[in-house]
Amino acid sequence: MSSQFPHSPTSGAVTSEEAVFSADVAPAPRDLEHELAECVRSAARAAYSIDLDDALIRPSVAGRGGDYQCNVAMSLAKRLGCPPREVAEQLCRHLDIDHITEPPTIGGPGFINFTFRSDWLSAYTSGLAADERIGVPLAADPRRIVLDLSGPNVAKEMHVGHLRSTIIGSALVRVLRFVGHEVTPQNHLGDWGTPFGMLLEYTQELGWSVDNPAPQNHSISDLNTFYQQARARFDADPAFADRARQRVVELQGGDEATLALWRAFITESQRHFSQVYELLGADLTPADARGESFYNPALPEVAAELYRRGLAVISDGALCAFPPGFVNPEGEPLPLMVRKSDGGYTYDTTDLAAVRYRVEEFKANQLIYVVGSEQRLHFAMVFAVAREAGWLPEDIAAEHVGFGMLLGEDGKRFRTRSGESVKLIDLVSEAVDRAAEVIAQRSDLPVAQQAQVARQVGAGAVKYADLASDRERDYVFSWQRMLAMEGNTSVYLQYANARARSLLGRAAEESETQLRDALAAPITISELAERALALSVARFAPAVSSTAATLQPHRLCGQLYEIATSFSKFYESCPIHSCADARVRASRLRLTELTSRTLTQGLWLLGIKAPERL
RNA sequence: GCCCUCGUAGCUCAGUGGAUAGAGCACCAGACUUCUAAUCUGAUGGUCGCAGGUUCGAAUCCUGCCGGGGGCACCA
Repeated sequence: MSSQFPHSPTSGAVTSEEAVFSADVAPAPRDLEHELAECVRSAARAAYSIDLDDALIRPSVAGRGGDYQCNVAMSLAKRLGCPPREVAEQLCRHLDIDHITEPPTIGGPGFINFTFRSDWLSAYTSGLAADERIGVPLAADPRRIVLDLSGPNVAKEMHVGHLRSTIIGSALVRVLRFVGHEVTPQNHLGDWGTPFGMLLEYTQELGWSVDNPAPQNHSISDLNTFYQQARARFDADPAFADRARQRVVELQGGDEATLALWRAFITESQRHFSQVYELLGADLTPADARGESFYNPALPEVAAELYRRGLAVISDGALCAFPPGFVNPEGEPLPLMVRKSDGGYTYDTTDLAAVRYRVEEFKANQLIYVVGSEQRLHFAMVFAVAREAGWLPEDIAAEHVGFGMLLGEDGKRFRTRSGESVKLIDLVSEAVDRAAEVIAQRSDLPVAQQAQVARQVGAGAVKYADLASDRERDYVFSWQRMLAMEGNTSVYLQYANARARSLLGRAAEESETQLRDALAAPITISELAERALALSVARFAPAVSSTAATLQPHRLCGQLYEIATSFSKFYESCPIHSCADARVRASRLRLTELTSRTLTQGLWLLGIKAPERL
């Protein structure tokens, strides 16, 4: 895992993880809402002897004037039995806030409007600029989290169906680590189930064997084709289907001939996964992979224990747990199938074993599963049974972080079984190619560097498109949208950052010394565009905290986009190099450096590179 | 049938019980001899699926309905 800080500030401060956790670092600036909320709480205590649990501080509605508003007067009015405007006035009289804001104003039925004093906001922004974490606090309750993500199937090429879990999961790993949690990613490879039986049976029919392990002469895309053919046989030929199921039993029973072939598939597949992760910029390595096979030895034990304790019973020949509250279409209890009637195990059992392992071996106190929303019922049942069994104690959180399905542009489900899916490697390659075209047209970078930037822009576009909207929603797969190079896209953020770096680079060319002095100078906010930019950057920290708390990366995307738009406006209206006033120039340079650092850090948290130049 | 989820501008999407619901794309009109125009400025564009309810206040919470998607016993 690389450092949590992608980019050393030009100020010369050395970024390192140790620095973050050492005690002699100045405390990070508290976030703006907390500052205001604290004042309002004090006022409520002084005026009414009331302890507010929420001071209802919100960013102001645009055009209403003010930076933040307090909505608490209306809710207090009823409790106190007097008009909300009077409550607002009373609160204002007791507000000790003059050092932070201009005198608050009261609007509408009792909104209290706050506008930060320029000198205070200037000092606050300077504080952010001096803070390596840009104000992002460390979690008060650092947890040990095991996060399940990606989960591709061995012997199949990764396709768009693996995209979301990989991208969302990787981003969450980074965000959670950044706020101070200990996160263990787990790539739960599909290396053990019925599809595998199909493939083993089929390739054996083709003459592959232990002595002639053909996979050495085949690439992953051959395996993919074989898998599709095997699937067709499986669906069409019941006898083949039975033999394939039997293969799974042999595999799970440890049959050496079957295992040998299986291992060859794994090796080939790992190579392919690493290639895709590299291209995508996901930090997953083979060390993070524990496939379904890993849990195989534990499966009989899991089944036996559930049976012994009466938590699972034989039903239609299969061993099933029936957690309360789950019913099938007939209204009968719905089983979690612990062992099939043919003796094989399904992912129900594997996931139970994984829960147990993650709690016992990793000592996790939170489990996160970044898996498609269609698995909601499955995880609800797994968690329910694991709780019953005591493998998942009440004080350990387990959360299924679901995400919407992939839809085709016709709005229909993106089918993968028939083999019509887009390969992930092709997807990213095309994104990179398209980025390269634009770069070739616009960039004056040397050709060698263009290729690298194209990879960063192309992969970023694919990832950002996925991360920028609420993961719960279905996701329409669209080349055009994924690869759009304008609007709310990663390249817009990268472009804004490159412009910022360009300003700093130019300043450095003129005088390294002056730049260094500028980056230590106080930030002074006077122009509207400076003010808007400072506020945007100040809201980076709450956006990160909120993303970590809700596991919704689109919140961070939204804030980064706001920062980038604020910066673009600032860039247009606040010239730096033609600015005669040296102090203003220094302030703007430092604000630019802070912005760039924030964008770079934010993109890094999303797993997206921020090139110096485009 | 039951459960989950979504429904906001032509399209793609934000929106933490709070004021006149916001962006991007597309379309239209402007701004490059000027720090990277992959940019910026402006205009157009809304029965927040429908109907009730709770509330001083609802896109947001509750109920019902309509519509889309998903899930519901030996695939994962």
